[in-house]
Amino acid sequence: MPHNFDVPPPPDLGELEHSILRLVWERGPVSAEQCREALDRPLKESTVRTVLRRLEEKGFVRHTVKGRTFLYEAAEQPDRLAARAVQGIVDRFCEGSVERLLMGLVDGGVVTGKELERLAKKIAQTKAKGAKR
Amino acid sequence: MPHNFDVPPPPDLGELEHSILRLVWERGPVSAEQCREALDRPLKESTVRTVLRRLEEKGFVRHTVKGRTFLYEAAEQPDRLAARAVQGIVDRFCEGSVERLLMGLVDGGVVTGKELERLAKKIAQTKAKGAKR
DNA sequence: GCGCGTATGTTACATACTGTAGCATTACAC
DNA sequence: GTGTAATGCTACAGTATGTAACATACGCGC
Repeated sequence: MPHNFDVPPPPDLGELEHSILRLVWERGPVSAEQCREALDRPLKESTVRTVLRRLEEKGFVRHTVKGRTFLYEAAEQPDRLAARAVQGIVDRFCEGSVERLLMGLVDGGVVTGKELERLAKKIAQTKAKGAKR
Repeated sequence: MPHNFDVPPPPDLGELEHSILRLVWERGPVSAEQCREALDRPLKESTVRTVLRRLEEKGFVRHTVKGRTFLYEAAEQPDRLAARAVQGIVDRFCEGSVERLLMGLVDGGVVTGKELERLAKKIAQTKAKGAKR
């Protein structure tokens, strides 16, 4: 199957959206107010709520209600998101070839060849074991 | 060294920008007019030129002048771009850990553990050989 | 039961990026 | 020198994002 150039670019998050999404990942279920406190930037609570709502619309987080308060939590683990994003990159920049991607990573100095091999071996083993579960 | 959350999100390209960048990659030095012809969408030449100019501003392509005509070519190979993009993802979604990224890829079904191991081995060998050059 | 504080709902607005293109200008060919 | 074809400059609409105000609703304490 050939690669697909028509994948839509993964909707990228803005700076602030990212920061807040990270908070949700790190601190489990959080309220808007807790987010606001944890941020470095001095933002109004309504701002934080708007961003959380948008993140929910985009499917990155969901919320539950505790008392009157919305508690936000990740809808998807970061690793999954990363995988999807990388899939998009492979499709758009590497003609669908994971091999090209990996070579690029080595050429680009993101990992060394040896390290990549070591990690791959480790992961392959883990997954093989885990599969029995 | 801890990972860095403050990397700016890699400036994503729009749909059309992407299509045109691909053309530049595929067809070597091209003029705006050649691009326009190669595109499926019926666009005015000025549109194509605008996009090419923006791609150049963003550093994805550069141009040389032949006669009166601008010829655009890639400023960076796709693999390199992909590597940078992946580095950004690792920083932003995987706490800087390439291992987590790779695990995510396997969990997400982008590659199987076995395939990853095979590719990694192959690449490690290639790079080891290439290094002597 | 009623009000007060707090949480959410709704709406707005400025900025930036992207797609799309028109009009002005310039340079080479004949 | 005049026309043709290339570039330079500018514009504008739509959407995404950061930022926030104002309106409204809900539960707890008295």
